[in-house]
Amino acid sequence: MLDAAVAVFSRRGFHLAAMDEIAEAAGVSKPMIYAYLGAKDELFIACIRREAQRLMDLITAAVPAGLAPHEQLRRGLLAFFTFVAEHRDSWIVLYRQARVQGGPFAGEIAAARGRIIVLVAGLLADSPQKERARSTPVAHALVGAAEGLSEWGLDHPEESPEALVNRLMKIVWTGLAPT
Amino acid sequence: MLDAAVAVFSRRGFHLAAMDEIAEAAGVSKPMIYAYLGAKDELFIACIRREAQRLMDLITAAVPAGLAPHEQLRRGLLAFFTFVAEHRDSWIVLYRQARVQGGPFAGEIAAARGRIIVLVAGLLADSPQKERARSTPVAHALVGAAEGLSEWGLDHPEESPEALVNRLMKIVWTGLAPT
DNA sequence: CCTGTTAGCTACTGATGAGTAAGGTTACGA
DNA sequence: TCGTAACCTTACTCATCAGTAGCTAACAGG
Repeated sequence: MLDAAVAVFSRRGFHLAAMDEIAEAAGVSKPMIYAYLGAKDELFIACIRREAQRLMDLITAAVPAGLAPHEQLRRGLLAFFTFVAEHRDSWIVLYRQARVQGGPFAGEIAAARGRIIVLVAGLLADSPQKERARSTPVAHALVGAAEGLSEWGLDHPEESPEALVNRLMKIVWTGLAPT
Repeated sequence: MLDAAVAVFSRRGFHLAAMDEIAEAAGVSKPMIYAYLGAKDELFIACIRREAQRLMDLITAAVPAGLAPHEQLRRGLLAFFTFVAEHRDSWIVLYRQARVQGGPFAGEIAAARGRIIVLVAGLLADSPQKERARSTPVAHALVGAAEGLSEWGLDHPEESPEALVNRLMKIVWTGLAPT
């Protein structure tokens, strides 16, 4: 049922997604959605929460403490790109649909993204040359780069998550400067 | 008049922006908007077109041919961060509001973003070690990183565009690896 | 076989907002 | 002073959903 909602929200966006359409996609009737999951806002927030949590859990699990910074980074990115590849709809809802301002969800999605940023900033702070506060803007850039590259990845399904990780590691770890 | 529309779209998003509110913000009445700029869709597209073109022009002008790649990159980024700082509303419309899928604007904004990506990819291709095709995913990551960092910059107005450029150049040009 | 209860559906209501029709007002020429 | 034309506004219509009321069916227990 939530899956159907995510699929429809992904295709249409929040405002253009009609509750009737979600109900139909889920194979039930509209009042059922209201009975089980509440109003449209709550439904959308429930979708965001679940998908964001899923992504967060995957990344957290992929990054055990004690590894070298660049190895942690690599594994976290791999978890991220894998998520995007396997849950296209979820990703589109989180990245493109939920960020619109003015709704009651702006806060929700900002918080979810914020948690990821904090996680990444924490990772980078373990890296010897950076403290946590200094690493926050770096985390923003890094997360943005991953998002941007995943956007390209959506149009290139033949590119494996591993390959995407390699590309991104090359850029942000090694740098683009000619050697 | 377009300025008022951009301000309202930025605050509310496309669907929650009422034509009445835009009219009021512009200091005219609703039918005037329709007379001069057409329906809501066309109005929004007009906003996107103008702001995207503005950004594109700024970046293009900031990147003269013949400079060293990293200098071109630096100047392009500076133009970008300056735009975001000076035209907050425009940027929010382009980045957060227009990307929602399903509307008639998805194509418009994707095209605008695509042009920037092509421009950046072209820049990178001038860089000795990369060809144009290979540089497209890099351009995606780079543009994403700039977007992500500008997001952080919106919450830190004390950070100058120059400072943002320095941060980003450090990451993508030098790389994060400990030296 | 009858009755109460759960579960779900069809069909409605009400609000919101895009787009417009018809009426007012000012400026200006005769 | 009157006519008229450009311009702008108020006040409406109509469509689209979010959310709900009330009906129907199935089924369990007696």
